[in-house]
Amino acid sequence: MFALVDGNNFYVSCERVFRPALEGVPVVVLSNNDGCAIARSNEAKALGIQMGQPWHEIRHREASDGLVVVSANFALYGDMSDRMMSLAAGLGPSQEIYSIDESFIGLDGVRGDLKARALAVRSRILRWMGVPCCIGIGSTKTLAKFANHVAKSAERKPGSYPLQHAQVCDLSTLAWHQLEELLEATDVGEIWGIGPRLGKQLRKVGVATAADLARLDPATARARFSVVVERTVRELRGMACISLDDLSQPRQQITCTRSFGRPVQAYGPLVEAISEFASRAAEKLRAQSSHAGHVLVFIRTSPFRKEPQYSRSVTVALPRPCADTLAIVSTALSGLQAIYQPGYQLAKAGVMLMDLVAASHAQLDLGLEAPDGHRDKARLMQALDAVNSRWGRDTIKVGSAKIGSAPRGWTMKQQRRTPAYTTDWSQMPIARA
DNA sequence: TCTGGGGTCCTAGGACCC
DNA sequence: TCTGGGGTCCTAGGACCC
Repeated sequence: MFALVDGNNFYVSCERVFRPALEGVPVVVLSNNDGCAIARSNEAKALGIQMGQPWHEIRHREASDGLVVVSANFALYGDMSDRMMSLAAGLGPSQEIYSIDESFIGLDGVRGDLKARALAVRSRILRWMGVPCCIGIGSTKTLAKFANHVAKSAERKPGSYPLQHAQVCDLSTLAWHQLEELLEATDVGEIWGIGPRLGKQLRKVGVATAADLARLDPATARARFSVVVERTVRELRGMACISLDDLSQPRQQITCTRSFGRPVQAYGPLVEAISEFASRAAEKLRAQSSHAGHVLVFIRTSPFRKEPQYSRSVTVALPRPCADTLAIVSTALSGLQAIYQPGYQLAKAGVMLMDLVAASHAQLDLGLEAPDGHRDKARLMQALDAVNSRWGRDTIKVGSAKIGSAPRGWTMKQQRRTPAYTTDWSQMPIARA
């Protein structure tokens, strides 16, 4: 048995904890560069504002509908997330943190009334943090996700599902025909794993609702679609195919990418951007004690603009697996040199670290003690991380001799509200309710 | 004028081997 | 004149997730 605990409109809810005046008001949180909406309050959803909708399309709503817009503050959301996860963990013996605002809880061995227990955890998260959440319970992860969808929809859109399922929905106590009614009322595209493409293909062959999908023959699902769809069908029928990932495994790939506030053509600013992305990625790499084998660099124009398009990527092997910022930056820059073509309005670039292995493992691969030079580098990187963590990002960063006085053309455009955030829990209204 | 930043897994097809 | 079949590994690209 699984539960899924999911913060409602998480980023907006985090903002509201510190700015109670945003309560009851349509609010959206904007991405980096204030490019598009990445979180919406219920009031903003009611205005018809879509996830990912560009800011320029909705800005007139500030005047016409009292829409309030805030720039994203990911440091804040990360801290709030840690706190929510530790409270959610009280629901059962195991936990998989699935995203910044969601975690699956394994409920095996938990006795008593699951729904009552979930309601208690929900109200604790609300009282101790001020963040509302919904909890779905089901015999598989896909059903727990579905239950969560029902819990959220029943609360936000009266009439979509029976009101008794609002906030906490426990499917484990329902008879099959009751579950089937809920699936019947659900578009196939709402099911976890069925995105826009698959949804379209499924509807084309008459699979329109989640109930239709559950009734599909698994072998047919595999033959006509894929093993992913087959697994989803089985999960909807209550056969668990996806297990809880509770040993938070290190990432297999680390990415740092950003859209530019303004298009970039010149090489210099790209060198500066790629150096920064590579440094940031190397930092994340060391934080999880891994070494990388390959570095991928990409640059691209904006697919939204009617201009000559250019999109290239290249993967370059590091001389040997490492977590050394200097080696990773210079490898990334050699990749950039290989793919750069002048004359394009580049909108986005990024660096990915691939072929990650545990740092200890990487040393074993050498078959000998790391030479002194490598140990010195490791100590240098440790010092770099320590200083930057103590005094703030970019206190020490890698310079590139090639840049000189590069124009700062790629700099992000000024955000509406520069988040000035420190982790000060004493400011949290802890016992609000 | 203005369209995020991360991740995962699966599949198809080519290269290569015997 | 006739030109196999099966396995593995790798990579690129697609689809999905939040």
